[in-house]
Amino acid sequence: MKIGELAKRSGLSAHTIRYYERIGLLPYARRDRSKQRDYDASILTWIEFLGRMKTVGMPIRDMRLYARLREAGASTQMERRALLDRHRQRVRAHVAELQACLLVLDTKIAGYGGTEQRTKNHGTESIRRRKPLSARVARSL
Amino acid sequence: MKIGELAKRSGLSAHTIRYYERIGLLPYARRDRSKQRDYDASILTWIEFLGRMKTVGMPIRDMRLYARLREAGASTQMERRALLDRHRQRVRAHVAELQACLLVLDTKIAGYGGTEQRTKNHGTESIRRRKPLSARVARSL
DNA sequence: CCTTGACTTAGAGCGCGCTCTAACCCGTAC
DNA sequence: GTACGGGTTAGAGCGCGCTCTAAGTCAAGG
Repeated sequence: MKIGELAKRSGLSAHTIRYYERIGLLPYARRDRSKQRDYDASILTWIEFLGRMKTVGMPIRDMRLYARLREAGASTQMERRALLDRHRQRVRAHVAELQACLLVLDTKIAGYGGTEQRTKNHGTESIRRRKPLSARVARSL
Repeated sequence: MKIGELAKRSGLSAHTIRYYERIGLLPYARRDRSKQRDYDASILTWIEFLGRMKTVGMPIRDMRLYARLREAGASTQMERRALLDRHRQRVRAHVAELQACLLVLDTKIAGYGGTEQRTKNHGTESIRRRKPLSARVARSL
């Protein structure tokens, strides 16, 4: 698979794929006779993993570290685990923070009253109907 | 209150406070006889709000819009509400995404097995103990 | 009077994560 | 053979959100 094909399949741009290789997020790909990168489908799994780590806000430098450890072999398993574990803690904390802010936001929005376009309570919400309160709450911004 | 004092109380640096004023996140503060900014304690409420919006990932340009609407008066209430509401949807979606990734991450970490430093399951977790699986899972990264 | 320290401004610089440009090289189809 | 649609490289540029620098003003304390 050449870079264009991989770009299509992975959702990354060819530019980004080359960039990731340069900075060590993707392994150096073998080149064909005309120096073009030739990828194995297995790279997609790795890119998917990178995408997830990106979603959860892991900085590139940590992903690079993980990638290096991975290439260093099985002896680095515990270190890799620890790396993921630390990040997991950060993400959990972040989610908790977001949820706390959402509660405040819900209250504030409720304070604006009116325009009751019922947004269905999907997920983590704890908004219970209340009187508009527009004078008091909306005024306190 | 002068800028240094506000910096201490708000947690922002004086640099950042001036920057926020420049870009329109904070209202233009009145200056005393020697041109120094003099703040009213009420600004802290607004800074707190900005901080929460920042936490939930609202881009500065949206906060600026909100600030402008706010200064434009009560006639913009519905628009402000809508702005917050739209952002709330985005945050909810983001939280859901994070939680989905956390599940995968939990599985992956469990796959590494060993080093059972019991991280207490606070919150959104669904990790149940399992056999190491190190050969299969750890190999699949 | 002079130092100290907090303030003022305009504007440069930074870290992150891409994103794009320029100039070039290949292989295939017509 | 030549046009085309890929690919290659090194490196510049960008949007975000600060963060800091330089050079200067001011007011209070010793």
